Amino acid sequence: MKSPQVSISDIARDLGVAPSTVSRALKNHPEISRDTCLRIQEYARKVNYRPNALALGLKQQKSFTIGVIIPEIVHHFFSSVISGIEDLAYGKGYRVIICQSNEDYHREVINVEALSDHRVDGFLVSISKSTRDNKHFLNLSEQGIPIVFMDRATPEVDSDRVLTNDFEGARLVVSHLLKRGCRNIIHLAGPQHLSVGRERYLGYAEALKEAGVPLQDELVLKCDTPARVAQHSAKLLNLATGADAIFAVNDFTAVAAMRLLQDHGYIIPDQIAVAGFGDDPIATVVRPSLTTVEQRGYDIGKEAARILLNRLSGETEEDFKTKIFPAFLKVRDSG
Amino acid sequence: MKSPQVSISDIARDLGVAPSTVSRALKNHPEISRDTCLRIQEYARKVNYRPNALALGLKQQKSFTIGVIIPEIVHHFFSSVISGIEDLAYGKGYRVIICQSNEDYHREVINVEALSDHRVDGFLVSISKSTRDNKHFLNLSEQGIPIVFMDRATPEVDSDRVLTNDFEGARLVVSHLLKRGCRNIIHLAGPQHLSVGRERYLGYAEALKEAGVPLQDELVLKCDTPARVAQHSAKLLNLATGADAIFAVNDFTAVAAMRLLQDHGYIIPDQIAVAGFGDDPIATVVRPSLTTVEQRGYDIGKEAARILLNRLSGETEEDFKTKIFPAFLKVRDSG
DNA sequence: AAAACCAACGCAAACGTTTGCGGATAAAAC
DNA sequence: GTTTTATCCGCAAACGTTTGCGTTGGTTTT
Repeated sequence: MKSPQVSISDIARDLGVAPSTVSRALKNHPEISRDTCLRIQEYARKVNYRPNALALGLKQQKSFTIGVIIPEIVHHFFSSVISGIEDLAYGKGYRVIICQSNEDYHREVINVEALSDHRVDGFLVSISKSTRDNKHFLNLSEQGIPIVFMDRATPEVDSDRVLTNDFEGARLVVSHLLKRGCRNIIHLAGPQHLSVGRERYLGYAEALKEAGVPLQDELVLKCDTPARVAQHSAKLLNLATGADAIFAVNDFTAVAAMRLLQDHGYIIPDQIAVAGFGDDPIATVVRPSLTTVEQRGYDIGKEAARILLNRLSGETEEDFKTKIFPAFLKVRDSG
Repeated sequence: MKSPQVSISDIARDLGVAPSTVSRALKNHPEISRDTCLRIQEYARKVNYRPNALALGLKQQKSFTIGVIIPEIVHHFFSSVISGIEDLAYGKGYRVIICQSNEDYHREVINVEALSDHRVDGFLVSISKSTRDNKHFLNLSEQGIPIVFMDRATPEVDSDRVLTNDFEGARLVVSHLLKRGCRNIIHLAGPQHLSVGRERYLGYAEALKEAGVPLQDELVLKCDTPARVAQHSAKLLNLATGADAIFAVNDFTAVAAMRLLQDHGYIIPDQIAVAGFGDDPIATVVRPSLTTVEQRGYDIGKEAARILLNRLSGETEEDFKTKIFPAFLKVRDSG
């Protein structure tokens, strides 16, 4: 029953040639005769020879593997990102190792080390919320291992980035709410040390400014998960009495807020409008359906992988670039 | 800027000892003196030595990596499974390489080969819907590489399995619908060559039998995605006129059906009840909230990884086992 | 017929580890 | 003062590849 993997040496022994000949024959090296090539290739197929990627990686100092670190795979946005990465990478002969940080800094560091141990050729990273120190990423840069940040980036590390136009997306959706007549718009904000949270807040502020509506600091609440909505429910309900709209930094927080308000008798969007960010599938399924901003995870992943692979193949030698995907407003029933 | 990874030989050279001494010192081998051990370990830490997992894997014929093949990562169930796998595997020093088959047989085969090339120590698999031929899995078995199937299994391959009690779950939810007074229950069924689809259908049939309600073949529709719901919308709407409930093989299909009916004026659950399977987050967010069956992806993933790692460590030598997680009915507002 | 050449293949080192075995030094036993 | 024993360490092979260079034969030049 056990038939272990066959190696090049096995083939060489069976066919009475040298391992080097087998190696060359398998890649149609011109210095091997047509006959020998065919004979070896046929035999290799027969015994189902498969090259050992570990040995190959060791020899060539290149593992043809890229490491991905994301906060949480269960979020639709991130799983879309992964799909994009995989579709591109696998097409070019690269494998992908995925790690989750679970929004935990320490785990993120562990992940970097583990992937580094496996000699991944490059990194695709979405930084965890709790990460304040970026030394682990700087280390990689020093070693010449390329990183491309996706969606969540830090200015501390000089590298490529692929982002959504968070600022513009937030500005668009808040402008929309203002045009609808809303004047007291609550913002459920994300962490301000990450570009995502910061830019969306700034877009919110810009929209208000453009409309000549003063920014009220007390309407900005640091609250970016359903859990935090539950935690701050009293405060949020209190705020809501004087508000006519909510703009949340992501869709699940928006939906959680919507639920909370509905449970307390609010009619949405008549009494209070709600908007999110990301266009999660949840947005179309919730009632009323959620107004939000489209954020194309699949495309972001694919583009990030493309940039990384270009660097790895040495085609890109220029300075680091930041690719920003446009944000599109998705007006639905909630606001 | 470029400071390449340091190897054991580098340390040996710098410290004037042999590589073997360094190797042993790093793992506190008793034959190395306390002094040398400390000196080497300190230096290793200083230069940030990290073992090369490729070399290690090559030498020990063990990569400490497990391969995961799932249909689509964007489904909450599967991403939960992955989280469970990772949490267990990383804790025991194993890495995880994830591949998506996208429900495509050919891609599944490619994935098996790719992971096999990387000499993963074992496989965790949820079979793609379009897979009819299981030769690629049988090959692995022949080579003595352990597989644990999760959720979707095939009887053709002798291996460990971790499943939900699909039969019982379906029986429970259909019984519930019957108790509610429904008599003409449509079943949106999954593919019958996979245990999941088959068992859920059988549970549906069993519940009807127990209640003395005859099974009407024309009420069973092969339809297990929102896309298929859209595709079969006319037929479904036609069926619905004479039905009082729908039991769908999964939650997104249930929700899609619910939407379709609602768009055509149906009041749910008054005119027609709807139930799904899986307890996707979508179930709690949709209105009316969806009655469904809980299916613990995280636990399934964790258990599957546990079983696989036990086999890898040689602790398990017995026959293959099938672990079946109980199914719990989640009664909500839709039926 | 010696020199030069070419086609086809083998040798051996290298990638970074681990590990069995043997060797050196020094202390302990006789 | 020789032998034993223990302690500490180095040599070299091996894992599966790739690749520069060397080695065969045999064919073509002059």
